[in-house]
Amino acid sequence: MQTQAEGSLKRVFRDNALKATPQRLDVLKLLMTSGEHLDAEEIYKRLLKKKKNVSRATIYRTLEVLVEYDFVRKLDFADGRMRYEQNQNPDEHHDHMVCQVCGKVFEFFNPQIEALQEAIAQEINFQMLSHTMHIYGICSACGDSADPVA
Amino acid sequence: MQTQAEGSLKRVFRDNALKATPQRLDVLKLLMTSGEHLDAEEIYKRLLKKKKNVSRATIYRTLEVLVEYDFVRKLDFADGRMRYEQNQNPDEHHDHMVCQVCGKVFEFFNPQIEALQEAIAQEINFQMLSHTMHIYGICSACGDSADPVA
DNA sequence: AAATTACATGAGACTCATTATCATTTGCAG
DNA sequence: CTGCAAATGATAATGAGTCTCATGTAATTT
Ligand SMILES: [Mn+2]
Ligand SMILES: [Mn+2]
Ligand SMILES: [Zn+2]
Ligand SMILES: [Zn+2]
Repeated sequence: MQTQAEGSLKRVFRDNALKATPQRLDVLKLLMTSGEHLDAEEIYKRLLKKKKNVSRATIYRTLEVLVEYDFVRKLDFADGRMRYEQNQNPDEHHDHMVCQVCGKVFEFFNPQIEALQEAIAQEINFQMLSHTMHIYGICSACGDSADPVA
Repeated sequence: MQTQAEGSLKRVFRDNALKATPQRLDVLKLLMTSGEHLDAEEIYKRLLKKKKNVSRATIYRTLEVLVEYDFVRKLDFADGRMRYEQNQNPDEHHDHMVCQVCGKVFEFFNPQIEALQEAIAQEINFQMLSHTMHIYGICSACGDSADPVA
């Protein structure tokens, strides 16, 4: 059985003289099924645990092409390493809240904010290509309990 | 002549058993007068050019304490190094648009967006401590001309 | 004004995420 | 099947930022 994304990857790659290697499929499948916001090292470790044959260098190179072809989004939560998440629907996007206690990531999308961003850019004739919005703080679980994350 | 910020720094530092060294004053003054969003290396090079006596390690350590005491804000434009800007008024803040062609940074503040962010966090009982919002794209100067930045 | 001392600095070693190099392997078109 | 461009793996290199430690100095105390 082959997932939708895998088929899409093979097609897109073939059309661009790129190879659909097992490593690329493995990385993509991991991000698709986990649904998490993972860093390169975590992806590497999880694939090793699954007895997948892959190197760190390939992880980085693979993530680069997956981002380039819009299969994956690269996120910067300002803690020294990049995170990656699946990008099922490149037309949509969402922003993130990050709990600084437990590290949990919450996603949100607010059309009003999106519209305001567009308007602000317009005002100075700035052509917006992308934007990031990260809210940092303490999630409800960590805020409620004196013993967070437990 | 001594600037407002320098006096404030001396006072705050004295109250916290920290020393108002020439290096700290130099870094702060540079950020205050330039008004730019500079990375550590750029600050280092500019101070060297001014014949100021300072090391890279001290630049990093100094920026750390200046951020800690709210004299400076640390920014992450997701290009591999942190930027620093003066933080004259810690009560206010602003967000940034970054031109991916010329690197120029534009500042903005939108109270509606701020309010919406608060509301979104509230919805899931997330205690917002800080947030970043960066708009990336092409500035009017770079967009208009075929020969940008020129 | 000199002594004291805790904090700060400078030089350079070190860490760690990410990138580059290059010999070897492999996907896949023909 | 074969040929070969593209991809991988091992590992060296890079670069931002941090750490160590001997030395220096701001600020306080005599
Ligand atoms: Mn997400
Ligand atoms: Mn700014
Ligand atoms: Zn939490
Ligand atoms: Zn520009």
